[in-house]
Amino acid sequence: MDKVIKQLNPKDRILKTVERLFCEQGYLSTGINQIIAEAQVAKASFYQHFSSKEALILEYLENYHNAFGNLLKQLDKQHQEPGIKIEALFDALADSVQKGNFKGCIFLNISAEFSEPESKPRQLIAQCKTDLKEYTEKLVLGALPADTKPEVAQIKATAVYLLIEGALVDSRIYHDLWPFESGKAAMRQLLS
Amino acid sequence: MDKVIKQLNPKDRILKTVERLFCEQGYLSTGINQIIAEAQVAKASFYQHFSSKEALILEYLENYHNAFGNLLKQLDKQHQEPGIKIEALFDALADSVQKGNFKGCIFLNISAEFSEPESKPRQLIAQCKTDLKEYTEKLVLGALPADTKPEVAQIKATAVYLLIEGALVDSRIYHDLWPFESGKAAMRQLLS
DNA sequence: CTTGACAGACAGACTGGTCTGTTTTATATT
DNA sequence: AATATAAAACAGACCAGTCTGTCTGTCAAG
Repeated sequence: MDKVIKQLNPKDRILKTVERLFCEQGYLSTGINQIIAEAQVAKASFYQHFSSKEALILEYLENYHNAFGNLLKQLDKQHQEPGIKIEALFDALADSVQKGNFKGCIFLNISAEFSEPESKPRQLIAQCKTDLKEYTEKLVLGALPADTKPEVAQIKATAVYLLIEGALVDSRIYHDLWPFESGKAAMRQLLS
Repeated sequence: MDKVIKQLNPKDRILKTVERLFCEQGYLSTGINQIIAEAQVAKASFYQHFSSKEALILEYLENYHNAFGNLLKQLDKQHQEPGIKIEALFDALADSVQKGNFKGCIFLNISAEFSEPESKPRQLIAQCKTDLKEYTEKLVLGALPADTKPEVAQIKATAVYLLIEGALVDSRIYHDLWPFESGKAAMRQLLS
């Protein structure tokens, strides 16, 4: 097992480790000492790569933001019809929540740990959410019948985004996937 | 100011103080020392009333749960038509979010600070959410046209609840009330 | 004279972060 | 190919401060 993790360089070992720890325990409950212990990295090495714990989470969030952007792009390529793409988006999010043991949305969880709205982590998280919102709304607007009134279309588009947000939070609260199933059913209602 | 707060007994001073602090800073970031300092209570007095910090948040959550239940009951009394009641529910939640300086839903925030799903705080929070869900669904089912198919009605009822959850989270993320406005517009779409 | 609140020292563990000094690793030059 | 050198990672002691929780002893009111 040592060998497996030690194939990566120290910095990547740290990032790989916090990917798990921040998801499982959150940011505040995860200490530097635990991180370096599980990443099998010396403390001095940690501070050679990250100037502080906050710098670490910022880099972690940026990586996550990129990965999420790539996921959306990849998802977008795999299908053609907007309606199918939305279904795929719901499925992908539900899948990731399930694989993450129903911890919900890491962005939302971490955002809740920072009280200052203008802090960099929260600004970054807001950007991620805006990306998701714009992508979702673009898909919904494309999937609606052409004769839909613009005002109604916009309402429905934002509604689907809010359904996703609700599903993300509540899948954590209830430790279950029903919010995604219900959200998907509601999305279909709105699109029909 | 001292006199104002000292009109309450120590225990209530503590509860009143954490009501503010847990909302502003969250649970983990709020230490016992800060609590007793701002409540103007001796540490020994604190531990005479609460066996631990966790016991404190449990009592706090229980109080909050009751208050929330009362809010729903009061809201229910104020109007007759289910449709109006739902509007009032959105307005009340939006109002409380705005008054709380866009901290979002305290239940959701605190839930994010506990990683163990089976912990008592999270169980209590899940109960609060179930109350809200059942109340919302009851109203929606009552507000829908009588000829609505039961399956469709149930989908729409849960959808409105998810819209509320999404609005609660995103009002914090975006520090704005638009999620409630959008959620309400979507809710009207679903009910029409 | 009992009860509850007071102040505040104290314990022990943990926090993020710094620092010293050693060992490994990789590159560059002979 | 062997050696010199520089960079990076190592272990872990250490610092100042914070955390929850305990304890001792005083004081005031009913």
